[in-house]
Amino acid sequence: MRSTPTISATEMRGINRSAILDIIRRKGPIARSDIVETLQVSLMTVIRIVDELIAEDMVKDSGVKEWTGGRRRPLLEFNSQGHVIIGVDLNESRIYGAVADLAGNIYTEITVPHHTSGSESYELLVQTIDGLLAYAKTTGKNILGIGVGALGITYYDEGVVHWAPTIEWRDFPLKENLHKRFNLPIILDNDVNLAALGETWFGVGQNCSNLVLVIIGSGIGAGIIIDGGIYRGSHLTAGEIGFLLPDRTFLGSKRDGFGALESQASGAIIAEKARKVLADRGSTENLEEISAEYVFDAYRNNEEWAKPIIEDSIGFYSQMLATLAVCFDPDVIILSGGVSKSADLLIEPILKNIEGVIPICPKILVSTLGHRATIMGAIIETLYNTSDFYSVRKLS
Amino acid sequence: MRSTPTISATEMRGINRSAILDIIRRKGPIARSDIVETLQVSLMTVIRIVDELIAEDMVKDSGVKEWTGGRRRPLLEFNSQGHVIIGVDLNESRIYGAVADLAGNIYTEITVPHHTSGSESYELLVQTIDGLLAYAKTTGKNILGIGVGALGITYYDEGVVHWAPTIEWRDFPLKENLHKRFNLPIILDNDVNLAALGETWFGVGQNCSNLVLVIIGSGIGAGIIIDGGIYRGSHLTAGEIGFLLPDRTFLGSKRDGFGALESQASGAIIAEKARKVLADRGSTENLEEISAEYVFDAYRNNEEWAKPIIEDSIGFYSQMLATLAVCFDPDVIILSGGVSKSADLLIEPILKNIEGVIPICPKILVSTLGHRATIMGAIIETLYNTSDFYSVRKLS
DNA sequence: ATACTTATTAACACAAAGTTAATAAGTATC
DNA sequence: GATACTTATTAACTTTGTGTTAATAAGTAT
Repeated sequence: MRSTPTISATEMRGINRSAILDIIRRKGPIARSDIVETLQVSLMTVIRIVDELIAEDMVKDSGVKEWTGGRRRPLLEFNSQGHVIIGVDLNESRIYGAVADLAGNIYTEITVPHHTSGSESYELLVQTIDGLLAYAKTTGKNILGIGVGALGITYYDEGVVHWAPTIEWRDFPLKENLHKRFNLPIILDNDVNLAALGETWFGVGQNCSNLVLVIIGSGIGAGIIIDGGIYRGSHLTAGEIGFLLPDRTFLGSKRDGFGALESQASGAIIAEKARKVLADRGSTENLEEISAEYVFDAYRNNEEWAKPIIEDSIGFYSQMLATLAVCFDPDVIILSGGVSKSADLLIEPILKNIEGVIPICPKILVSTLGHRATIMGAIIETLYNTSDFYSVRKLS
Repeated sequence: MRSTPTISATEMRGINRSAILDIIRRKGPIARSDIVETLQVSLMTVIRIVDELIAEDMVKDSGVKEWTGGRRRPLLEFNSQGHVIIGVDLNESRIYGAVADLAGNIYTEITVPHHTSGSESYELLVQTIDGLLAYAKTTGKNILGIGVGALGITYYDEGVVHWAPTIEWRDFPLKENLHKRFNLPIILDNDVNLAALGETWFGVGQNCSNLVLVIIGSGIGAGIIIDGGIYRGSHLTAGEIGFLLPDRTFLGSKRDGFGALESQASGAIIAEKARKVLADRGSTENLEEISAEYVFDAYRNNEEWAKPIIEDSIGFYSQMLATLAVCFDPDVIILSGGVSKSADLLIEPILKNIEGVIPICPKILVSTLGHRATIMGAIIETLYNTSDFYSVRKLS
């Protein structure tokens, strides 16, 4: 077990600095004396640290002043527009990249289809970043860093993509390579983890300490936030819920790549099931183009053939969410990924299925950030990476 | 989301103090200069804090000196025998209490059968503590506090047993009552949580940051340790894995009290299934006395009737452990409770069932502390409660 | 203009960590 | 047994950072 570190006066200041910056970012515009009350810290400390943050361009005077009976107090705010980051979400089917500021405003975005693998994928990634970087420079703002959310198993701290079967990367030192190429701070993490962090800061998970973000798309995965931070597990595989077992018949049968649950209920499987059913019925449609969304639409229109497919899936999702609720007891479970577009058809029946069956039913919400969530998470991680942030907990 | 607090020099000292005490407890006997290297802190700070800890009787000179080429260095050790705590595990069938020191040595223990409820249960608890306290006083050691691990849902911070159906307690302010009665620091927590913490410090989970302790007895529950601390979830129900759903047929059927999984595979259910089978076969045995252990023994002796019952249970347990592994990716999963006595029959088939089916298979170990685990956890929590302990994490 | 309230600044006190040089307590060697 | 060498401990002082208090500044209401 890792031991808690000792700290010196300098780290003490780092801790206080990050606490104050955090408050300004979340509660701003806010007055200095308001921070004093919120954080139980002396005014001088707030003033000194705020001065430093202003000098570093992380905080600025909002221009607005507030009156509470005496001299007016200027309100401070997080200087979210003073810096930009480049965020990239690397997927098996596309590369989505954006230039965003620290408030999550997106200045430009690109989506590039991605059907290659190996070094070609890397080249495509570099080209995408090149483009974004060129744009970022035109804004004249300070470029804080590049954050990449990658598919597969990523070794976050080493900056290595350990194993991404779909693009055939194995132990690829992405962080090092990108750093050499662009000479900017790089962060690399799993796409689902970043998305969960993104929702915590900018999406429907704001003000939640514990949440789970479930992505149902071509596969099924979850990003887990505990106490406001990404929980990765001891071997960085926490949240690989595509591998949950829907029942005991799945025991003992080894599978490579895909997990048991995602082999039954992913978006890709829903589409595949539909193709089979429609082919059996001699449909004349262009079966290749059928997607999960198409099946949900059919269900919405009461087409009989879609009913068993969707109802089956709802069963799998109900069980999956019950599992997550029982294990993590989060404030909220967020649905994301392609299938969540049809959440209107899912949430009510799921709740009906699990209410009363488990002790506490968390809120189930739909992602508001969608595919941008990963980029939003990259913003936060880049911020953590750029200046020091601490979390202090009194044990009990 | 709770914000990280600001700290002053006093808290800085508290943080460093707890880091140093922690190292001495875990690595002791240890020399001052060794602490300097382990913790990256200056020698003077170590000397000053150690002096304070010695004055407080938390640390003592071991008497042993070490020679590394110059003046000999005295080795320090945690003064685990200078204080005792009273730990009690309140169960639906018994009250188990012990007087133990901070190293986990048990000086005396009592087990009291417990078949009452309501205020009688409370009286029995008070009597048990009375007895332990009398003994504790005879040791002449400092009594640090009383730690109670209670069944049901407990509001740890308020010290209230929210809902314990088997003994009919609802929102019972146990901590307050005990404090009034005994005038000692009281800690109250869920029995499973404390057991998990106990295994982390004194049992097979030593040096694990993330672990799950599963208790299979009259019910099924789990205690979750994340980053060395108890994870309770947002509504204090994390780890209530007795409510996991073995398959989708359990959806939609409300249950009160017992969960779906524990209604299929708890120790009590194993015994009940056996009673039924044996009654059907016209057995002359005293069916009332049959326990899960009896069924496992029969299985070990190749008695045919026991086979389907045990094999079924193994299936449920395999699925449950796979779920925990996928969700939490812990260093280790620890089996505890009555059924774990038969772990020799369980672990291998379980591993066979889940290896290759999930991405990473954690170690599965059997509790070494057994029913004492809860008391051991109470030691640590009492320690946390008595002097301040902090955990500092640099975010990334 | 005056009184009142609140914000800001400056000077100083306090807490705790870090540094450096002097001193102490050993062992090994001659 | 004296001397050299190594490491531990102590004491004095420096540095970093927070906390407090009194003086000053900037407003509004009367």
